[in-house]
Amino acid sequence: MKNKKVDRRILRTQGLIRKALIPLIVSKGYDAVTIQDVLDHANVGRSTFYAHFRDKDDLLLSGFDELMNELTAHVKNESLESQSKKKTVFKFSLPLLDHANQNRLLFKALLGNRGGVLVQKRAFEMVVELVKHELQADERSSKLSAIELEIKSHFYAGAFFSILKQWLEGRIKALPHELDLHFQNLCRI
Amino acid sequence: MKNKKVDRRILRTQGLIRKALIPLIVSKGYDAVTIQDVLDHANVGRSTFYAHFRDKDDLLLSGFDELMNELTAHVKNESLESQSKKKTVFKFSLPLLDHANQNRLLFKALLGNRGGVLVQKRAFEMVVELVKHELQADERSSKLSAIELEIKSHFYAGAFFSILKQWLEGRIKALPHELDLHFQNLCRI
DNA sequence: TATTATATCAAACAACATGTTCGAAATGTA
DNA sequence: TACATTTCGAACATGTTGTTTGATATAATA
Repeated sequence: MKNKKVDRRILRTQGLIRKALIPLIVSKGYDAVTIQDVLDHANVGRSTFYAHFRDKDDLLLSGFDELMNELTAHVKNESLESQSKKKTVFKFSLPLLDHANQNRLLFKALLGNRGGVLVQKRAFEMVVELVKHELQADERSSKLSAIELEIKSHFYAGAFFSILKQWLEGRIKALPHELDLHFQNLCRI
Repeated sequence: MKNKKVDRRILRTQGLIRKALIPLIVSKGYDAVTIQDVLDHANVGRSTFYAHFRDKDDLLLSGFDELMNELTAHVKNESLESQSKKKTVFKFSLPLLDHANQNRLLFKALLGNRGGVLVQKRAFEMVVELVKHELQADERSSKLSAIELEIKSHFYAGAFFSILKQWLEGRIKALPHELDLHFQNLCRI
């Protein structure tokens, strides 16, 4: 499937640009970050940037998709393991919190107050899908109507996302498994 | 307290500018709205704008504060009335949904996908306060630790806000009281 | 290694947005 | 009416965006 070897320069350049973005988001907030900033910190020419990315949002999302793949892989693996242990309500929670904890800086940059709307939206949609998926797998919820499923999944996804953000901002001090426990306890379906 | 009569021109101008903003947010999204757009649609000179507002965010928030005062007044009134009727978990929900329903376009513009991060944050903080307030008034939750209160309030606020947004986007078709019922049912504390 | 392909670069560019300043004109207030 | 204040519009410096150019550097390949 992936036959074509990519020119090493392309990988190098894209890497430089992507890596330059994160610290800038952390320090200035996504909206305030200018393409010029990225250029300066990545030491890359203006025209080179536009050879690879359409604009700032494109850059952000391109890196984000990568991250998402890692994350979902991690979450699904861990979820399988924890399947047998306890009968928690939502299995995605702990692995996701773990992963967020390990990449705290990145997650805080993307999901925190300084992150952009775009990423927030995409990330939240992912959580909604995770919740929805587990609800459908659950026998108790299997007889939900479409609208009830919609409401329920957004309810729990919103709740989780909200807690996650507060936690990343440092306003909730807890270890991943502690926060997970709190979340699961509040989710008595 | 409010002795000084405000120059009619000021009220007129600020009104024109504020009113011009909302439809622009609806059509382009807040981030894409330019001050020049506002100037054109409000038929107001550039220097006049800066005589009243520091920048775009300032304009947005100035209108928002107004809205919030109305809203909280409405919510608190209605909450008192519904106090006796049923023992719902959260009393703020129905009045807030009602108010949002009556000003649907405005709410959708501010809280929806096209709204800005700033307003979202402020609005969400308001919901958090409402939830926290009711939790503290509830005898069952009175013995919560600070951190538990923090988690719990963000849990339910996030859940509510999430549903509210989906509802405003039209992806959940329901009347205010129906959505409220769904929310209350999911909130079995 | 030599050749070929293509990625990068710097520089310049037009288009646009921002925020400030100015005096003249319009409009409210008393 | 006379005065005070607001508005206007035009110009301005500054900064960002996205495109184009031909020269240069570097990777892939034979």
